[in-house]
Amino acid sequence: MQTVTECCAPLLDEPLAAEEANRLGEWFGVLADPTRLRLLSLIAAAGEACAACDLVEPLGVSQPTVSHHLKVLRTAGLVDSEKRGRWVYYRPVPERLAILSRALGS
Amino acid sequence: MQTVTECCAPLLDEPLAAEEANRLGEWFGVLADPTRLRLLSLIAAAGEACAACDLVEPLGVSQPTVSHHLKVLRTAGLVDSEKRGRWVYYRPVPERLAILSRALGS
DNA sequence: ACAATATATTGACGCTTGTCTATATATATG
DNA sequence: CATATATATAGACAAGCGTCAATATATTGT
Repeated sequence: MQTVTECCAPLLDEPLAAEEANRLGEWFGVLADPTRLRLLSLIAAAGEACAACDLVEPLGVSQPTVSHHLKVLRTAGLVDSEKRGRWVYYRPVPERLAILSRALGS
Repeated sequence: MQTVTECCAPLLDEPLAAEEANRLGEWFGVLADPTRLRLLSLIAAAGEACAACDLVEPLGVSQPTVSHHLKVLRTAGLVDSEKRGRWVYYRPVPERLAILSRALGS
């Protein structure tokens, strides 16, 4: 999972090189889990969200599971986090999703 | 994996319902494998491709593996297939990718 | 009918992943 | 300082997935 801002010509235009396919596959893998999609969606809709306060209860999974998924999202660069006191606040990084959106063609 | 043409308001606009998240997650799961991405990309770039003729050799995986992935792509509605004689030809269904692209926001 | 070829299916194997409980770490408050 | 609370980590477990070799099915050509 690298830190790049651009990746991969649109899927449908030209054959993906093996390495690009690996990178894209990793990113889509991050989006391939319903719990992670709901986390990302909750964070984005709220603009900013605190892990325990806002995210554990509505998802119906345990706190460590939420923590795990937030780490995956953060590592993928899809969310940003900032610690304020006892809490960690998460914010979306929509540019990252835009890269994937573009790779899908439109 | 249902046959719908529309799905899911943009991820970032409002919290995803559990069921929508499941559906989106399945779709992104189909795109989460490098071999599948390359298959889709090869098919789309060529406009049409025959499984053994065009797809087995450039990917460097076995014929059953290609067959398996093509089935996954077809079940997801991302490619169409047509049997002509001994061969099966595959074509992209870009509208499906467009749905996912829109779900990612842009 | 037979041989050759394209594709699909089966069953097995190892690896990854999502989840949990238990525990550790950090920060605020009494 | 002690307690409560927010978050992260470790370890375990089951389920799913990608791959392959072997085999089955289908279609063409001789």
